[in-house]
Amino acid sequence: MRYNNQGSAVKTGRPRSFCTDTVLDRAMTVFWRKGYEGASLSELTGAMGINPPSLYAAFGSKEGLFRAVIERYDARRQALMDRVLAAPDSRAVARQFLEGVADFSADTEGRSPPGCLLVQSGLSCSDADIPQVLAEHRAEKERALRERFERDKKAGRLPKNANPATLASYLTTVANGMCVQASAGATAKQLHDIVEVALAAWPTSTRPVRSAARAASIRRRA
Amino acid sequence: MRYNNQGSAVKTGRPRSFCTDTVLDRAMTVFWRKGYEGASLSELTGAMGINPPSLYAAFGSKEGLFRAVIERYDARRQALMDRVLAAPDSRAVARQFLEGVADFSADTEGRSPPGCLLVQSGLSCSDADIPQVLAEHRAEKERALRERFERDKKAGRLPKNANPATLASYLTTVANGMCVQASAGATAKQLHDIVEVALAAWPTSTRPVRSAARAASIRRRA
DNA sequence: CCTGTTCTGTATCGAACGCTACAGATATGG
DNA sequence: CCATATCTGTAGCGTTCGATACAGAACAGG
Repeated sequence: MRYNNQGSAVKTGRPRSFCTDTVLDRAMTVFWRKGYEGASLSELTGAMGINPPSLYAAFGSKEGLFRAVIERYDARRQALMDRVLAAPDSRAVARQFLEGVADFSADTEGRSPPGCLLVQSGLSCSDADIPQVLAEHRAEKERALRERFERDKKAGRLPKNANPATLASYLTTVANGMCVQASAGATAKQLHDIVEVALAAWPTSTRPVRSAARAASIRRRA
Repeated sequence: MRYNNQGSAVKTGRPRSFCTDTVLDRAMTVFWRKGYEGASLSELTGAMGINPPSLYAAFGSKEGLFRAVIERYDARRQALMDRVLAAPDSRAVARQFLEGVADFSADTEGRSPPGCLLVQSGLSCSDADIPQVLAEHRAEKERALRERFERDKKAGRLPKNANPATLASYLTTVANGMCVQASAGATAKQLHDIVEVALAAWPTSTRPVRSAARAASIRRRA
C-alpha cells in the first residue's frame, strides 16, 4: 500500500465512473420530491445515472445515501446561515434568516423543489432514524441562532426580558411553517408577506415583547 | 329491497363485526406515527384488529382508508375551530387558535402522537395525491381564519392596512411550524412560549403592522 | 328451512421493494 | 505483461408491499 502526500491511501483498481457530488445532487431532488420512503431505489439509481452496486459501494445503503444527501444539503444551506449570522444586529439576523428561507423554499421554477428537504422528506417514517436525523439538523440551525441571540443579549443589544432560546425557536417555527406552505405551492410574495408580519413580533428596546408569564396573567384577568 | 324510515336501504347479510369510528381511530395513530407510505397494510390491519378483506370492503383501498381517517381527523379538529371562530375579536381568535394548536400538538403522553396529522403524514410522497389532499385540508382552515378576519376588517375591528389573507396565512404558518417542532419533541411550554412571541406580531389600532411595501422601502433605505 | 346477501378469515396473488452475487472491465504497481 | 484491487453492468436474490379469490359464517325475508 502506498500513500500520497495527503497521507491517504492511493487508490488502485478501476476508477469510479461518476462524480459523487453530481449524483448526490440528483438523488437530493428525488428525496425532496418523494420523501425518504417514497423515493425508490430504482427511481434513485435512474436519476443518478448509476446502477445499484455502484450506489451501495459508495454509500452503503439507502439510508447511507440519504444521510450523505442531507450532509450535502446542509453544506449548501450553511452559506445562508453564515451570511445571516454575520448581520449587524439580532433584528437583521431575524430578517435575513426568514427572507433567505422564503427565497429558497418558494418555487424556483424547477431549479429545486419547493420547501425544505429537512422538513418534508420524512417527518414520519416507518424507520424512526430518519425523522431523528432531520430533527437534529434542524435543531443545529436553531442552536446557531440561539447562541447568536445570547451573545446579543449579553452585549445589551436585546431587551432584558427577551429570551434568546424562545426567539430562536420562534424563528425556526416560522421558517418550518413557511416550508410547509411552500411545499403546498405558496409563492415567494406570499412568503415574504408572512415574513413582514412575523418580524413585527421582534422585540425592540422601546417595545419589549410581552413575557409568557405576563401575557398569561392578562389572559386570566380577561 | 326494503327501505327504513331514513330512506336508506335496509342491510341484509352478515353484519359488520367492527365499529367504523373505532378502527379509523386506530388507523389514525398508525398514519400519524409512520406517515402515509410508512404505514403498511399489515401494521394497519393489525392495529385496527381486522383482516385485509374487511378493510378493503369498507374503505376500498389504502388511500380510501387514509381519506376516511383525514375526514375523521378534520371533524375532531372542527370543534377547536368552532371555538376559535367564536372568539370576540381577531386577536382572541389568533390567541385561541395558536394556543389550541400548541395544546393538541405537544406530546400528550401517549393519548395521541405529537404534531398534526395534516402536516406530518405526507408532505412528500410517491403518490402526489396524498400531499394534495393534506394541503387542501390545511388550506380550508386558513380560509376560515381569513374570512373571519375579512369580516373583522369590514367592521372596522382591524387596522386599515392589515391584510386578512396575510394574517390568516401567518397564523397557519406558525401553527404548521409548531407542529413540526412538536413532532421533533417540543414540549407544551416551549410551544406556548412561541405562541406568546408570535402574538406580539398581531396588529392593533395603536400600533398597526408594517405593510410589506413600507417595510421594503425601509429596507432599501438601509 | 331455504334463499339471497353481506361480511369474515385463510391463504395467497403479482409487483415492487431494498439489496447483492458474480463476472467482466479498468485502473495501479512491479 | 502479470498480479492485485476496485468499480461496473447484468441478473436476480428474499422479503414485503398493496390488494384479492374463495369458502364458510351470520344475518334478513319469505
